[in-house]
Amino acid sequence: MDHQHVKVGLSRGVANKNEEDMDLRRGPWTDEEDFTLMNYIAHHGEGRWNSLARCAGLKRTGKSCRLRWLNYLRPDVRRGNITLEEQLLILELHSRWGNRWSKIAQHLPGRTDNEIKNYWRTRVQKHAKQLKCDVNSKQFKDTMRYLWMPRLVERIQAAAGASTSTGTTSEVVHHHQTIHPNMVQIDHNNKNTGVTNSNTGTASSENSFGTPVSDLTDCCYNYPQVRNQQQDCFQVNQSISSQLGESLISPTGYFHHALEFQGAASMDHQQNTTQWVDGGSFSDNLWNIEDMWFLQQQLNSNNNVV
DNA sequence: AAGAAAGTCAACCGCCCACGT
DNA sequence: AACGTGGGCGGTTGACTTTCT
Repeated sequence: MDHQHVKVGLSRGVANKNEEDMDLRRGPWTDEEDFTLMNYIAHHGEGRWNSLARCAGLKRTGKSCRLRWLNYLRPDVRRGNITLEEQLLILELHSRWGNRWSKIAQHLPGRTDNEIKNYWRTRVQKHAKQLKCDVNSKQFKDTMRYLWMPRLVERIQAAAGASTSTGTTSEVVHHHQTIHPNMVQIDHNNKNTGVTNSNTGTASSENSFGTPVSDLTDCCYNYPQVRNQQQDCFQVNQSISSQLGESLISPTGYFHHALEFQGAASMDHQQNTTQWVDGGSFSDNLWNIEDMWFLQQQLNSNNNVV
């Protein structure tokens, strides 16, 4: 299909005739179009997208211009991989609001709803699929809440601890100022400090210090220790709550389950650590058969209890 | 090395709502 | 109240890239 020039029938047939008949461009934006759009907005501001598109001489729909601006050209758009803190926030907020991407995006400065949506669909849903459960199922939500999120908190704390020792300023401090100063610094052959999984090359993200770290699922096995976690997790959780101005997950329920999950997970983890560390093959697709079995058991038993 | 499969993400679609006339 | 229009939103698509076999 020719993406470059297509007669675009605007939705519901309510667009004016001239626009409907106009030869509108579709597909990827060119540098020239980007420049034109940015230049126009710099002089006239954003909004009134249909007329903006016309006046700027862009053969694009107003919607297309708006999308391009909001998702890509806007100066405060934050590019790069989703940080651990952002992952945690996304999980947290999604558990509250579901697929309200724009609402979630409002709490992640510089991130667009599209980006968050893509992250969710490509990363999170993938793991639901691997666990053979629906991403909206209670089982999967519990796995996120009681397993992944506590692990993420641990990793954030560990990373912050590492940065403290090196004197690096951390976004964790900005976002989670209540994190305990004596953060857990776990040495699993440096895995906790965000050492990249060199041979996967995929799904790696950066933490707040620009150090590459792996995807959220790493946190399932990276840090079996749970010492100090109950306190620390609650504090991070509280911090997010204060950002939102409302209460989040009950700390009691959260951490009770979290500890149960992780206590068992840590035993399983011991067997996997060597592989993880040696091969680095454990970054994103870290669900081997035993892991899958284990998680299924956890999910089932958890489901029975509830 | 090459083709297949999987992952990523920019862009589009269609629905909906708010607002003005 | 009905209609037109602009714009926001979530879902989906498909081109491109990366990884696997």
